[in-house]
Amino acid sequence: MNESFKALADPTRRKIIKLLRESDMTAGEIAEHFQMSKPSISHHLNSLKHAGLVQDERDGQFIRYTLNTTVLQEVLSWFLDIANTESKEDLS
Amino acid sequence: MNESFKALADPTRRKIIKLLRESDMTAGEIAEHFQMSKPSISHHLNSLKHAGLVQDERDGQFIRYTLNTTVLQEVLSWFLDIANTESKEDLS
DNA sequence: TCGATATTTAGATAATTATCTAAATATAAA
DNA sequence: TTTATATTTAGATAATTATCTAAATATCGA
Repeated sequence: MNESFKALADPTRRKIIKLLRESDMTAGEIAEHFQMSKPSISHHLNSLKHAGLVQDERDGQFIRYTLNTTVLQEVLSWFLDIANTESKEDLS
Repeated sequence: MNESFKALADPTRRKIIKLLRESDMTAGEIAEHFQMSKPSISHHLNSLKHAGLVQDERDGQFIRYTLNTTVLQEVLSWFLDIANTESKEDLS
């Protein structure tokens, strides 16, 4: 889970997550949304993959990336762990 | 919000958040939970403060830290923004 | 097989980050 | 005022990170 937090610390990678939330995409399609070299995008995708937040799959000439929602929800549960007890105190 | 994500990328700082979730604490009390120099803890607290995640208040000889839950919930809402549409898809 | 396209890997570089020790600053008590 | 305690600031250092260019690799079509 530390890897996930680290991966999400970067704004480019957060934007990639949001893009993949909309739909699966190839590396090139993702790269089109950024003013950045392709290798840099590749580096970011590798970081997200290493954190388990995305998965890649060779699709002919392309590599398709998909969001791995279970890992994202793991991180969400960290916040809910804190926020849930928080909302209880709000009630009282 | 980028500052918050960056601050939460570090495990020490996440643990500090959890500690402050339990109760307000002085810098020294926080430091007791870690095998780390006091200045290092101070550096982490400064990072959290800069991100708006915690607040400090001089309490005589001590400095008391409290969790700033509104900023934490801002970050939570980023996840909910993604997770909510996600849970909808789970239903269908 | 060669050429085209997609993408990653490798290497360099500058910036950022996490930890330490020493010193400085703030508050309180003697 | 001096001493004690709490905490931060300053500076150094090593590790990590984000971006680039060049080169390498993988797939496809002619």
